[in-house]
Amino acid sequence: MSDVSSNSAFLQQWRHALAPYNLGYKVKLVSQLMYRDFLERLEPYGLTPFHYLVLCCLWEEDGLSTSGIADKLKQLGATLTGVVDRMEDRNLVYRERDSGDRRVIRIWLTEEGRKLMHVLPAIGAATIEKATDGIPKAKQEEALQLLEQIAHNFL
Amino acid sequence: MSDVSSNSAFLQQWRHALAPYNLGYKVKLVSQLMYRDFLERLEPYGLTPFHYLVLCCLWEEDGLSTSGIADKLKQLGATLTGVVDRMEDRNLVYRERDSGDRRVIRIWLTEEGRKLMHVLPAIGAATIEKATDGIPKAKQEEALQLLEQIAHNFL
DNA sequence: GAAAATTAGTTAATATATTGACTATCAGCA
DNA sequence: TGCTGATAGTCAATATATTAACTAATTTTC
Repeated sequence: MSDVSSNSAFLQQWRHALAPYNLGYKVKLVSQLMYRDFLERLEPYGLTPFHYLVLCCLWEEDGLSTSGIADKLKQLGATLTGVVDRMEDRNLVYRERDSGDRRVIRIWLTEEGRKLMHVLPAIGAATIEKATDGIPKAKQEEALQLLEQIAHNFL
Repeated sequence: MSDVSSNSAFLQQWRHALAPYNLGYKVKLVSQLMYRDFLERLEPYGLTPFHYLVLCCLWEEDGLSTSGIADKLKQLGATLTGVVDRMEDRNLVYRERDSGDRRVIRIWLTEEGRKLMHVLPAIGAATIEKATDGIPKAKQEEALQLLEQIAHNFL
């Protein structure tokens, strides 16, 4: 048996773990494709998908701490620092130190950040619609539950 | 009706598009969690998940061009430049200009890069096992097909 | 009630990613 | 044959992400 064909046979055993066939790669790719699509739709507003994630948190509960947002989105605090910096520059939010516990910094929506609540969700929905085009609602629901379970397996 | 409760009602309509409930965020999160887990497992080898993706491509077909790898992984050429730079530093691959078409650069495995074929797939499989723990094989298969279809909707 | 351990947040270094500009090379065609 | 347009790859600027080190403030513990 030649080197090439024995390699093929060997690799074939591991197909489920090899890119571009494996779960990890496919999830990464879908994540990236949805990111690109959403980023393009947000371009006219000068926003990024991450800004949207933070805004969603604050629309639901304004004045969250940095680590409160990090917990909600399962992101690291160090990542939030930069994102919130740019959101402040963009005048979407402002920081205020908590008077009760001066280690804590609370993030508050500006008027502009609050108003976007009436615009951005429809744009996010457009990306989701494009992603799920042709997929029955029941399957979509299953997919969400599976993703939830996978995330749970790591947390 | 108070501002807060009318906001809640408004946002409730868009729940499927809002983080952390929406598809885009959940996919991003799972991608990130699998990345973190795999990165940690690769740490003893001084490799990253992206190195693994490129190695998978080359194990299957050595001497691919930069854009050949980019196509296979749906990545942009500009991203590959940096990744291949670091893989060269790490002595996993080397670049060689194609003699037929001197615009093309081919990427070849080093001996070390080739040998990792016998080690890394099992490590990738471990991350996938952790991710899919408690999920029946049939469901896993469905998930892969759904991800495939979503990716297809963007390509 | 003061030293020790924790917690919140930032900073620095490194590795993806994306866009747009740039160089070198090649292909088509008049 | 030489001009035009397309292609392969890199580079620079910016925005995620991760780890580790650091500051400041709070809690725990004895």
